[in-house]
Amino acid sequence: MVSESTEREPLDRNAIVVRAVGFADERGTDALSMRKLAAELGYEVMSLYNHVVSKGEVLALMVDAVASEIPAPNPDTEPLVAVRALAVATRAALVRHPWAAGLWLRQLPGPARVQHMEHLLAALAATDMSPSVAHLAFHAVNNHVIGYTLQEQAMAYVAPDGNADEVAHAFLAGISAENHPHTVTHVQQHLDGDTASSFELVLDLILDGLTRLD
Amino acid sequence: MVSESTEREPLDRNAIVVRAVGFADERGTDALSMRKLAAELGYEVMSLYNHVVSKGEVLALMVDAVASEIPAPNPDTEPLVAVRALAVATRAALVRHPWAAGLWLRQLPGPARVQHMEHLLAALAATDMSPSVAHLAFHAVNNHVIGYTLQEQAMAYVAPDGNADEVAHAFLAGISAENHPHTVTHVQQHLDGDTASSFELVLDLILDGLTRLD
DNA sequence: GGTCTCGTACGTACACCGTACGTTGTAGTG
DNA sequence: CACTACAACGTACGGTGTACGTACGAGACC
Repeated sequence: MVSESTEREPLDRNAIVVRAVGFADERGTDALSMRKLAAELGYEVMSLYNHVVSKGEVLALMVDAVASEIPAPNPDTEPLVAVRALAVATRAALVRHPWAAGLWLRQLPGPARVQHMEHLLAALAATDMSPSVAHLAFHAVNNHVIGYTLQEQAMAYVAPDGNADEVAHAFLAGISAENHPHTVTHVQQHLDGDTASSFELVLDLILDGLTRLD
Repeated sequence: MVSESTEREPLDRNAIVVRAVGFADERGTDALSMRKLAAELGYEVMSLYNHVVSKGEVLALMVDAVASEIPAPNPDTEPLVAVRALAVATRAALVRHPWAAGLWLRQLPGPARVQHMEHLLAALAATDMSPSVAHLAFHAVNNHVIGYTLQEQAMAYVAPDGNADEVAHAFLAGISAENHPHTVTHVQQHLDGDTASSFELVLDLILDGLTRLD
C-alpha cells in the first residue's frame, strides 16, 4: 500500500480561517456552520475545536483577516489624504467580503484591526485637527465607511439572488404612490442607478466639515 | 366549575409582536426564540404560527413596531429642522430598543418604516437642496443615525453586562502602548467619557455640508 | 527494543433551534 | 343536532454549537 496520503492539508487555525472566509464569500455567514466548514476542509466537526475555541472565535478571526487586507497608508502622503485613502481601502475590503461589515462591529478588535485603528488615528493626529475633533473624526469616518457599506449591502441581503430590481419593483408595488410620493421617486432613482460614487462624495463632505470644525 | 378562564390574553399578531419587543429589550434578539416567546405568552410554540408565517416575519414586525414609535415631524417646522428632529427621534427609538439598529437594515421596510421614509424624504425635498443632493442626504442621514447607534451599541454587545469599562481595560491590557499609542489614548478618552453629544455634532456637520453642496 | 506522553482526529451525545404536519377541541352557524 | 372553521396543541425532523470520551500516531526517554 503506497501511502495513506490524503490531499487534505493539515489543519490549523489559519487553514480554518482562510476556508471560512472563502465559504462566507460564496454563501454568506448565515449558511456557515462548523459542520459544513469541517466538511469543506475534509475533516469532522470536532477536529476544528482542537485549533479554535468556539465558532465565535472563528468569526472574530475572519473579521481580523479582512482587516489585515487593508494596506497601511503610505507614510509620505499628506495626513488628510491618508485618512481618505484608508477609508476608501477599508470600504474596498468590506465590499470584497460582503459579510464582513455586519460582523465588524460585533467583535472585539483583533491584532490586524488594532493596526488599522492605529493607522487611522495616527493619520488623524497628524492633521490640523484638535485632539477632541480627531477623536470625533475617527468615529465619524468609521461610521460612514461601515454604515454606508452596510446599507448598500442590506439590499443585496434582502434580495440574495441577483434580483434586487425585482425586489425593488415588488416593494414599489406594495406602497401607494399618492400616500408616499417621495418614497416612490426615491426608489425609482435607485432603479435608474444614478447613485454611483456617493460614498466618496459624502466622505469628502464629512472630512471637509471636520477640518472646518476648528 | 366556574369557567376555564386563563389570565392569558388571546393570541394575535399584535400580542406576539408586543411581547417579542419586550423580550428583546430585556434579553436581546439572540436569546429570542419562538419557543421562549410562546412560553412568555402562555402558549405552545406552534400556536404562534397560526398568526405569523415565520420567525423572520416576527423580526420584521418588531422593526416596524419600533419605526412606528418615531413621531412625525410637526408640519409647521422649517424643513431642515424637521430633518434634524427626525434624525434625533429615530436615534432615540433605536436607543430605546438596542436590538433594533442591527435588524433595521436586514428587513424590507414595513408600513411604519415607509411612513418614516416618506417623512424624511418630504422634509428633505422641502429644503433648498437639489433633488440629487436630497437623495444623497437621505442616505447620509440614515447612515449616520444607524451607523452611529450601531457602533455605540457594539461596545454594549461585546460587554453584555454593565462591565463595558472592564472590557475596555482588558482590551487596553492586550495591546502594546509603544506600538499603538494612538489607540491607547483613544480608548482612554472613551473611559474618561468625554464623548457625549458627538452624535448631534456630527449630524449638524453633515447637514451643514449637504446644504453647502449646492 | 519497549514504554510513556501528548496532541490531533474522531464519534457519540445533548440541548436547543425553526417549523412541517396531523390531531384535537371549541365556538359559531344552519 | 350536525357541520364547519379555525385556534391550539403534540409530535417529529433535520439542523445547530459543542462537551466529553476514545483512538491513534509521533516523538522522547529508558
